[in-house]
Amino acid sequence: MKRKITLKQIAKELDVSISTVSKSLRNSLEIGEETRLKVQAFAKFYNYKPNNIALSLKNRKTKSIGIIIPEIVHYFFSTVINGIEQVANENGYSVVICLSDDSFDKEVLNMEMLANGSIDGFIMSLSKETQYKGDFHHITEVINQGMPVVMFDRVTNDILCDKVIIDDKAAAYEAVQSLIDNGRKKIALVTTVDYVSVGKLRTDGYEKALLDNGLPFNEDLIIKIEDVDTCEITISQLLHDRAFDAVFAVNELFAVTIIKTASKMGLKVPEDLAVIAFTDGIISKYSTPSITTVSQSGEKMGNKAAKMLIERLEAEHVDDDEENENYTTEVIETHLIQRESTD
Amino acid sequence: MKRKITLKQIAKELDVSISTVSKSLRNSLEIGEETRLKVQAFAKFYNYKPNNIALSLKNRKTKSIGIIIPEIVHYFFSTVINGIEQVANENGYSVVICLSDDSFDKEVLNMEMLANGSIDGFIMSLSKETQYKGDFHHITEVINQGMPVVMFDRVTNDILCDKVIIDDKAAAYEAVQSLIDNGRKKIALVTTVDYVSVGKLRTDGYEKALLDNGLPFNEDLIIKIEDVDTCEITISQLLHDRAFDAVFAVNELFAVTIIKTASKMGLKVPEDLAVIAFTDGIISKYSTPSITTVSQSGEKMGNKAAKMLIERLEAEHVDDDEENENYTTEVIETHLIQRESTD
DNA sequence: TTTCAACACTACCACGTTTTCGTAAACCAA
DNA sequence: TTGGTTTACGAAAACGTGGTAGTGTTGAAA
Repeated sequence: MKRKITLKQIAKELDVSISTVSKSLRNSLEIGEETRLKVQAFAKFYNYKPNNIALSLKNRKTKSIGIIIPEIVHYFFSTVINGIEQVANENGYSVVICLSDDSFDKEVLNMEMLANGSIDGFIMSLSKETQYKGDFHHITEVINQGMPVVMFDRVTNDILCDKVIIDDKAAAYEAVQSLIDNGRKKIALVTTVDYVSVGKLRTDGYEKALLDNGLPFNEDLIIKIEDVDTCEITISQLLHDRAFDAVFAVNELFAVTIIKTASKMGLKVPEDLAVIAFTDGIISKYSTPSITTVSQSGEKMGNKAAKMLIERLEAEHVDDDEENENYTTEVIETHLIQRESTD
Repeated sequence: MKRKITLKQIAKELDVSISTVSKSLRNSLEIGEETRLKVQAFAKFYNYKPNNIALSLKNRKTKSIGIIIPEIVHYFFSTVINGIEQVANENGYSVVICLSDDSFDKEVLNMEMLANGSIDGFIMSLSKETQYKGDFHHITEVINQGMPVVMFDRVTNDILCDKVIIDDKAAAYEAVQSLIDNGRKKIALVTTVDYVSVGKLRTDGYEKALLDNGLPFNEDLIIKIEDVDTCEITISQLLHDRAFDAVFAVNELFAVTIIKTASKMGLKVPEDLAVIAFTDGIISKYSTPSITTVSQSGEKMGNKAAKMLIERLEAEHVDDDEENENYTTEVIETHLIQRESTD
């Protein structure tokens, strides 16, 4: 078990100074060829690699970016990570991931932990609790310290920073419109509780689509679900009354539960009940029937978010004083993926 | 935009030495109460937090662990990460994630990148390509440098280190046995190509269960699939011939594809065809019919792996010279989750 | 012989922290 | 006053790196 070799050890071994070694390895012309080659050979033999920590300390750059997301066991979020990681890796960055578990405290803790030098910038999606509380001091603080933050998907207007989102409202509108186009009249919306920003926006799109088509906007058809487990009961009741002939669910878990419930009750999808879900994921694809979804390319979001962050990081390098904080909000386009749950 | 404050700045501001500040903040009795409180108040006001990078350099500990997995958009792996993250966080560690994309080169690159001081230890699952090549020099190298490695799920006997696995053979045996118990005679095995270690083991368990029950082991019933896309064609052909009445699939993607194919052909699951899948995931749960699976608790694996790594990290602290490398291999228990795809 | 440039390398500083050692001042006992 | 102890703090090294500035030697031109 040999510890990693350092410049100092090489220097000692070859009886030259540390700086000579350093310069030799960087091929500086200051160093004579003989010495240079000797050092390089030695370094290669002992597999010298500069210590990242020391470099980070010196350069005040860690070349790693922090990701904070509510949970990782979630198709959408893992695709986003995938997207971030791709771009990060291409640019020589590593990725540090922390999970907030949808808890405000954990989000704050994780941010503080990473903000103390561990990373160069953040990419994050807000936890439910944070959105509920509306307390973003931990984020502003980080930003004030000059650490760039890019938010995605679950964002807030209360924070000025780069953002990557999809046009939730427009996408919801499109989905509901397609249901209407297929002759559906009573379209239910199955959504989460309001404080999750995206839930609100999708509801808005749903409402607008109905009104634009002269259909009544009926509060009773908006089913707010906090917990997936309660979904089945609520749904079966409404299905029993045949209260609707189509469902727009804000996520695929709701959608698949609805389909399963409907099937149990002898209803046919899509004949008796058409279903569209937000967030294209693995469940929709493999459900029976497979579910028509609004694609929400997590990978693209991740790509974009990483690009924005890295651009800002490298730009900062150049002009440090000039505070040109022209934050942008990037909108990733969505489209409907037609599958078996709609006709 | 104020940069984070440092000890030096505090020292300068209060006109004391850096050491005085450091000691005051650590509540050293060496420092007089007046000075101590003054420093503490000042530090609190400016929200001083020690710089992690500097601490890492000093302590030769980064308090972060590196995870290298083939892909993240994969239910099993994300549950493992979840498990790792839980334990890591509890013990004050962060988690750095790199994806090998099932590529040998990326795996090597990522390891080298992280090994240069960025992390204290690795938790990893081998990429397919690495298993195929059988080249593990990058891992031995890291281990030789004194950096602990814990492997999980896709492991190799060629490396001496701590491991967390499930008893793939026994689990496969149990699954196949349960099919036999239900009166199935012609049980097909749908598996991946051999070089993925777990695929081999599961095949062994399958074979043993058949032989132990006096059933013929028929090579024709072992269907090796490299790509999910080709799965459907292969399967439909065999289903057409009614070559088997039960399927044991080594992952849930295969299983759900088989079920879908069978349904299309008018076969009923489980009446005409019973299906069991390895790797309990989200698809199995929400498939129609839902799929009986061998649970493979990724979370538990992650927990265990993290525990083992951290234990070793903290232990190393104590006895540095004494090389007590009593590596252990932890076996996580599995059990069958009965669902609708079997009777 | 002096001067000056080129060469080959070394010294030193900074990054932020902790820790060991040192020491000045104050106090006390003899 | 002397010697010794305590109190309260400071200086400096160390972790590993990289850049700037500096130093000493050599050889050649003036």
